Amino acid sequence: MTSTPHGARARARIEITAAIKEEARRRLAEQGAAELSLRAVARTLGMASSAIYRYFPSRDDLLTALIIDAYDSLGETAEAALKGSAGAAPGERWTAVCEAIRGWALAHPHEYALIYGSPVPGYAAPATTVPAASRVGFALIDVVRDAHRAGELDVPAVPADLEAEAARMAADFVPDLPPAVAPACVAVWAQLLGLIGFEVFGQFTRIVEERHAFFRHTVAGLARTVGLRPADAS
Amino acid sequence: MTSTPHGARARARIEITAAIKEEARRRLAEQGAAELSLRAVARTLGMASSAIYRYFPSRDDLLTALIIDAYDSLGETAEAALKGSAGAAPGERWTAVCEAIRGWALAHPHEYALIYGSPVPGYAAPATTVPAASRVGFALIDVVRDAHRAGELDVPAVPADLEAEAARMAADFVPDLPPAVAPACVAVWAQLLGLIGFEVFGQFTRIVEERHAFFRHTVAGLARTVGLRPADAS
DNA sequence: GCGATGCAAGAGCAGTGCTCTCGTTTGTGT
DNA sequence: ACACAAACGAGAGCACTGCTCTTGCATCGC
Repeated sequence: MTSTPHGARARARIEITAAIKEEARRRLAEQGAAELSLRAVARTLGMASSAIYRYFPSRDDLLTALIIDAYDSLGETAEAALKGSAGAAPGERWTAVCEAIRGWALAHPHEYALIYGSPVPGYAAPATTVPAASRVGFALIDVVRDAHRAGELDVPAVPADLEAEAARMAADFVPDLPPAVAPACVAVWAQLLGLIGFEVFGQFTRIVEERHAFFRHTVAGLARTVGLRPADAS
Repeated sequence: MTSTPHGARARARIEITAAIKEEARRRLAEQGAAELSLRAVARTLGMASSAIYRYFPSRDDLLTALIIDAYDSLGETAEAALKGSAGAAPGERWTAVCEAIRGWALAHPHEYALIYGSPVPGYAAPATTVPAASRVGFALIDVVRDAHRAGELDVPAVPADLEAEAARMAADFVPDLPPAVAPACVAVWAQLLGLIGFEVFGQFTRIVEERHAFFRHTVAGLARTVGLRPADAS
């Protein structure tokens, strides 16, 4: 019955594990994933570099842990914006959630690069990241669901060659919504994160200056794509 | 007057430079930027690792050269699709260019990651990459310009707080088009590359199956966002 | 022909991820 | 209470990296 790890040993283990992650996250935030060194983390923690491997079997495993944390942090931010805008019109909630996501990305560029940038190692993200990764998408979907319940959702059209795919998508993660909105949700999700990525990764340098206004306007267009009626008359 | 590099010396120099880039590009294509090692390139080229530094002062400089090449390769692909669809309806040209970009990205995932993924080193892309990087965007703009000349462009609306920005954008790179289309072009450009990035980087795993049909449908929606009338009745 | 320059090679530095071994500490079953 | 097993920390070491410096050689302009 060691499944319940009582004892000071186990307590120390989770404490040290947390300390390693914390220090790694600090270095990640200010240097980026490529410069994250296990030895450097061990050094500032006052332990031998080989000791780290008792807690994370490889550098990639540490990165995976940080990836999950980043997904969760972003997901929490999105969900907080969702809760904070409860009761407002769907169009306003949409921009609230989108702006929260953008704000997190701008505040945590390296974390954002870690989860939505190019996959660092030989990619193939472990399946353990899926639940944390889907929180953002579900926050966006919640706004759409809200609008649908209020009868304020203009269900988009779907071409014939996508009907089966739309049905499959809807059955997988929005069984309570019309199938036609599923592809639109996925598309808008990808476009939104791609848009934010461009801003975070500096592609807008010397191209977009009024980035906040530009983002609001673009996000209103995305809202229309999923069938929402955006708040501001853009 | 050594601006015209005559002599066998200079000829050997550009040949070796090209050989280094070629071998580096090969390794990049099959391993990714993170695994690209100067020593490995030198090894397979039969030269000492220190000799590489006569041609590229640092690893980042080699990467920058590869970045420019990737931008140019993608830009050429987009421009070829533009020329190949000359005469067709704007909506069809739009999907042709978009599909060409997507095809290139799927065929060269590591190159795509290099230019549109997270910036590898301490980012801040050198100004020398700008001309090559803008070719894709201009290919997309050309379709819009084509539609505008044919009187088939539905100029989108722009909110008041973006009017000045739209005018500045338009003056910078589309002085012959109505200012209101400039922000839409930039937004659609970012969203398109973001969408492709999600597919290339594996974010669509277990989410989108019929990726080609999904892409075509989404791209038709992007066309509408810039004021084009898409070809297929989606 | 002769200096000046460009170039290749080797050694070397500091750093990395990761493995292995060796005592030591801690927890557990008898 | 004792003994055994598991977990642990530290150190040495391997193979690798980007990059620098020095040394000798080939090439170029004059």
